[in-house]
Amino acid sequence: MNRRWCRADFCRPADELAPALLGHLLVRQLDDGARLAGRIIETEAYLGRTDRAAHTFGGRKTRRNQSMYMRPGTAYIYFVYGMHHCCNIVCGEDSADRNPVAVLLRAIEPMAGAARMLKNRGLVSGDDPRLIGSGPAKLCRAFDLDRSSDGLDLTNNPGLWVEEQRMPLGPGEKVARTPRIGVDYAGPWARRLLRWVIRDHPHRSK
DNA sequence: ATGACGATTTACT
DNA sequence: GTAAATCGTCATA
Repeated sequence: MNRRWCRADFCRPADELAPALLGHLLVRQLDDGARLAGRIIETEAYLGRTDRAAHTFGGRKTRRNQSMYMRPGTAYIYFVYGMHHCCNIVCGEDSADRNPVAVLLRAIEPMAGAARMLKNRGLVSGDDPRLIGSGPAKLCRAFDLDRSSDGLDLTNNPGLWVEEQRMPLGPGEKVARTPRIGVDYAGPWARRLLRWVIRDHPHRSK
């Protein structure tokens, strides 16, 4: 088994962690024994107080986003559009008055437990596996992540963590950088290049 | 107490 | 390409 990411791995700026996560493994151990794993294909950085697209813009601290103010390595999982969840990893400085920043996980490629992920997604064997994790809400459903997992410490819990990969990017795999998705309301911040994706990967979001 | 809206997905024309 | 689904959250009052 490969190394589990620790606190220090998450203690860096969001626009540094987001590309660094690509190719590494998000692992989920369910209560019933099922083990799920997905290779991280696509991420976005949310830069905190100054970032108009971030839930913590202007230093807002609400019931929903309180996990953003917890230690680097905390999962920030929120409910949106009345039916979907999205999963972030809190990062940045490990201090009391830290800027509340995080990385949104936008796509994974199933690497273990694909059959179970299909089931979690309401799909059936034979459906295109690219439907499993090619979007932030899709991957949450595949991994059975909802608000009950909000605030989890990824460095110290039995159900969810990031696993180091020796060669996160294969030969020939390139990283592309683009504006973030679905934040058109954020003015100039919507145009910042804060989304990273393994170029042309079949499991990227659409 | 109220109303507008969303870091999306899916189905449909 | 467009639109519906669907409800917790947040700002305002």
